[in-house]
Amino acid sequence: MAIQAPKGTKDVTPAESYKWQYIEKLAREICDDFGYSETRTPVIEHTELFLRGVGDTTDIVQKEMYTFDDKGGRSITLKPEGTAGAARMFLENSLFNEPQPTKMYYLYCPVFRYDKPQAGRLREHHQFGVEVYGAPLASADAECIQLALTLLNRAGVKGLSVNINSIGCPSCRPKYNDRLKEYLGSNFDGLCATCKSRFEKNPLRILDCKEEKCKTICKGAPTILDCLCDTCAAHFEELKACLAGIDVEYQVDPFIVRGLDYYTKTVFEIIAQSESYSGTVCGGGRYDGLLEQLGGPEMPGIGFGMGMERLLLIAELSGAHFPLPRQTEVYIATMGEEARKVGFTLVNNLRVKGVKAEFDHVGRSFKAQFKYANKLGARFVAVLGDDELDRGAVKLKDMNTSEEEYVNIPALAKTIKERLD
RNA sequence: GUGGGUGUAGUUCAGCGGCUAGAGCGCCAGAUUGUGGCUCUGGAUGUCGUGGGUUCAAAUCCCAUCACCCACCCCA
Repeated sequence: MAIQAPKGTKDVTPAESYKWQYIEKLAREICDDFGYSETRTPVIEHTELFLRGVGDTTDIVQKEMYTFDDKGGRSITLKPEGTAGAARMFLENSLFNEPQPTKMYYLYCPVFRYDKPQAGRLREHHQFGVEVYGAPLASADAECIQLALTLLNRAGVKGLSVNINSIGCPSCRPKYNDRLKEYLGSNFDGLCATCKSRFEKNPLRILDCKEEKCKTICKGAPTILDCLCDTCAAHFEELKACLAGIDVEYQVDPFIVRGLDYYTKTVFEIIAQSESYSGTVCGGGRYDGLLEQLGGPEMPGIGFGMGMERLLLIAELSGAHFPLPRQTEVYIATMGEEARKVGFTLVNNLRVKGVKAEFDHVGRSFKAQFKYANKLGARFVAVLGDDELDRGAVKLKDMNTSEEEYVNIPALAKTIKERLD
């Protein structure tokens, strides 16, 4: 093959797009029920947005962004996540002047990260996510988690678990950072190179390191939950109460820190586990300081991102069934030139009346048209030959029962609809 | 960024120094010149990933390269 799709990208073929459309329809319906409206933002943003929003100590920004200079010399980045762009959109359109909260979602949002691809991890993937601004209460956090769970459940994903944590706010995290640095400092030489560089700027991320030696050191580290200020501790308790109130089972995992620096207070991950798969499908949290950090007003935010390719993969591995697309209702099989002309007019008339009708564009033999109709799963075949032309009718064959009957051409659409019910 | 595996027909794969490179599935056609599914028969499709090397002889061995898959890291 001459040209292949770039590494880490994936085509959706016409035969499988119905699965995507099904998930997208579910997501839209659920968001509508929950009162979220769709937003669409550009695939490219100024690199500056992610440096300030996502955080320049994160792996995403340090080594995974698709960044380039455009012809005007501006540094442009393909978005590596959905929140920063949504926040920029919120500020640029002065949505903070509207009554709050602002509840929005994005769907099939392309996200780019330069990383080694493998199952469920692509360089270009698509996210479904929600963003809520102007809602300080923990019930909003619980609502987001519930929205994500509702979609995952309705998509048929099995083996879900919700893990939550709080990573504090600017008033309590510095204290925790000091305690953490005090603890880690005494083991500094044992840390990996990356963690040594994280030590000054963002020691919290060291807890997230998967290097064995760092993990061992982190085991005895003080946890942030012991250091939360009264506000953050109360928020976390409120979240737990809200989740309990809607029967959402959860686990507290004090080691979740997330890969993005903008998070404050609540962070959460939804993990899917099956025999053949185990991984995060959904991750999110609260980012009360983000808008301010981007030059906007002081206004809280919360949201999550969900990888759609992963969702689809895990749903299928869970044995989920997606409703099949509508099959061809009638195939017009013709014999001879005159019948072809009449047949093409007929197929268009049927479509106008809302019948899913199909017609031969290949020049197959009459017999082959039948075979093809069968392959399409057509419920009926309307036969049009010299006999039928003389009678002004088609011979309509029910492909399930093999029964045939003559139907006058003007009555065909109506007859097919009746038979289908 | 680190480590492992695999590249042969549309697809899943067999062949692992030696005859004209094969099979299942799929595709096309015929058996049935006005009728599908099942069956039978026939057919088409390959720069054996790419480039180089070893050899009388390479899909097969060696080197390089590219792509894909997997694990780690990270993440959705």
